[in-house]
Amino acid sequence: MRSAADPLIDDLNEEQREAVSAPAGPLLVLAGAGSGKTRVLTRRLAYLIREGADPMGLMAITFTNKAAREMTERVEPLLGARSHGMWVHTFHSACARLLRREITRFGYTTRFTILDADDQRAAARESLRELQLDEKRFAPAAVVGRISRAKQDLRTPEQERAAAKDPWSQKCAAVYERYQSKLERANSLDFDDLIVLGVRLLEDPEAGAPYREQFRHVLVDEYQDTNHAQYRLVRALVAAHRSITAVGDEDQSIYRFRGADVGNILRFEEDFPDARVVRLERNYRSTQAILDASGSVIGHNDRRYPKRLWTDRGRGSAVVLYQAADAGDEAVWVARQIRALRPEVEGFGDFAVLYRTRAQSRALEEALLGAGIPYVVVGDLRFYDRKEVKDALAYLRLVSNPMDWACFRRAVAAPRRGVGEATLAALAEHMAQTGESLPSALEHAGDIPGAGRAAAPLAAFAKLLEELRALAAGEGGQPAEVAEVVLAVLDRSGLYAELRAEGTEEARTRYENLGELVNVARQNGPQVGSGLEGLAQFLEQAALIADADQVPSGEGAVVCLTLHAAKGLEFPCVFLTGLEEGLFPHSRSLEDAEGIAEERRLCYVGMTRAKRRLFLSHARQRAQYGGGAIPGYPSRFLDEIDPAALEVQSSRREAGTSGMWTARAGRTPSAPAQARSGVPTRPLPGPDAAGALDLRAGDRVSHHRWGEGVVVEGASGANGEVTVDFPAAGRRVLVLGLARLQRV
DNA sequence: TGATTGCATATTTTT
DNA sequence: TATGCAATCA
Repeated sequence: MRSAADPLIDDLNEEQREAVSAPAGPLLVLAGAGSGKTRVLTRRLAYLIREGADPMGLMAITFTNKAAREMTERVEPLLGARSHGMWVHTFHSACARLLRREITRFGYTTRFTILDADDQRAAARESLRELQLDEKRFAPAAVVGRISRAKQDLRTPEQERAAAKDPWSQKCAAVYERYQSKLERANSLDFDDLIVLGVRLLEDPEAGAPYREQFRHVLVDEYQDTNHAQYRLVRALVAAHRSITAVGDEDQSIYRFRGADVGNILRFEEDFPDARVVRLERNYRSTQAILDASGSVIGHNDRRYPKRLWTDRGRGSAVVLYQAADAGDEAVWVARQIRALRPEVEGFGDFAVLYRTRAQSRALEEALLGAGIPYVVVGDLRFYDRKEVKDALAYLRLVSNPMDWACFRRAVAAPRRGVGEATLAALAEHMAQTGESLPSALEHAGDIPGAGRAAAPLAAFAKLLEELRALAAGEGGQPAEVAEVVLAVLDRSGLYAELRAEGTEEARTRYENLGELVNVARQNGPQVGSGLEGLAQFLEQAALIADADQVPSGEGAVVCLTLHAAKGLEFPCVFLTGLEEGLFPHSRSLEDAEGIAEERRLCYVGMTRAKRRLFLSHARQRAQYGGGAIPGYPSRFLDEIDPAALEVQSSRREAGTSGMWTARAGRTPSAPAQARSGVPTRPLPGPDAAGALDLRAGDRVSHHRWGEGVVVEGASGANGEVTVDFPAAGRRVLVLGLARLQRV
């Protein structure tokens, strides 16, 4: 069948070929880090089309817009115009696209808006207030997380209520209910709703049928990161033709907190018993030294397909471990290394500095700035998250979707126009009582009790909105380009005028940001079209942009980013910082074994971003919020690397003497000797350390954080729970397999 | 109604 | 440290 010279296949290795040219049907590609995953995915798309598949019948799903764009761009040169018509989307944008056509059956209009994280929190906060729940006890962010989790598991408010056992959960279910009806009334969806409704559509016997029929082949990237709702979506999509290519790596599943279930990829062969499985273990990215180090870390996880990555690129330089005095020292060291290595690479863009939490970026920024090294921080403040941009977008969203209460609130107060809290409350109350819609209520705001005083400004505002809407819709003329509408909003809302009047440097920047928004609209104009449809399209794009989509490339600047944002990227030189217990693995994930397994995968992801040089670092002391310093103990992940493979460097400086990070006198706790002297070898016993897995009452043990203590209640086995009295920390219950207790 | 001030509080990761 | 929120005043 295959011709002698086949450009889609010839330059691939044997496993890659097998994956690309597998016949239609269920296929699982276990693609190790750096094994040419994207290449396989794009070639397979091209291959299927070449073998006769209709592009309209191909659906490729990724997690980021960037990945989707990359895929489209890489298929194009292989096939030219023949590739047009494929559906290459993120989960969210694919659903949004389907819903723009079908959402009316769920009671929304086609110009629904998509809420961002802030809007979600605001809606949750309002719901909490209405239910008179204390925001201290019910943090809006936590409640949103809870709601989000329910939706990811496809649970409705009613189901959530029925399943709630404790009072807290019951209250959350009530908030969920209210939150949901609030969104529905505002004709808006949150991120999770996009997927939830996508599933409802595709699983519907009638409404879903045409789509189940249309998509003859479905390709899913990063399958290990799918949550339950996404899994169901995929299952529904492939229900008719059963041709699915799932590509992923269970070792790189890092979105459990977002509902991702590694089980989805691990169960693939149960779901599709006739599945073909291809393993890509040849690595084209890193040196053997880097693969060995990362491989031995991830080897400490179970629940994985055993595999061993290999390369023929040679050993390369040893992985370097730096033991810093504190965060400042660590950052300065990173900057120095970058300076020293600069001649060996093409530009500063060849360096990446990774960290677990965003807060860590500050010290690094200071050091890079001080060293005169250009850098960018990924996800620092998204363009679309800037206040002035959000204000402008609020107007646009309101023009597109007049029922969007959250946007109304925002827009009506930017700039201030004499409509305050009291008026808004009266308006909300009126709408809740009468069930009247927002646009309708605005028409006769003067009659609403409590809102009378603001009648004039409200009427003026309603008139402004109506004018903007008429302009966009092109009533009496041509439908307006999106950029035109944006400009009109900036001019007529007073946003431009307000900033111009202010005259400060900051106002100028904001003014320029708004100008940039016009530019973006102008650039995207051809893609999104004009009129109200084009506007809705434009807003959807803006809402679904993610941090990871904005990683700058080839700009000659060091890239600073979280480990999560680094997934899917590669750099010649990588610094992985803050390898300390409690920070990485993070304390919030220490409670259960699966949490730690996920942190370990995150560590693996970070290490495998490196092509040639990998630098690890930890600090003996790290400043917490607001000044105080706490001792930092080397991460257990460092123990999991063969010490002989590490080149250890240690700061001789005492902790807390580096510039701004100076610790307050007397606050410096005395760390145990091993933490002071560093960790060339294993300073702490691993989870399997002999003797510490079987403890009885009366045994004396030592804990890395709380020092010595006496066992009150014994236990044995890795899952055993012991109760220990620590003079320093009181009585604690610890899981033997996790606590790394040492017998004294 | 809207701006200012002072205090409390938080920090994991994000489509 | 930096941000956001609530109380307070103009």
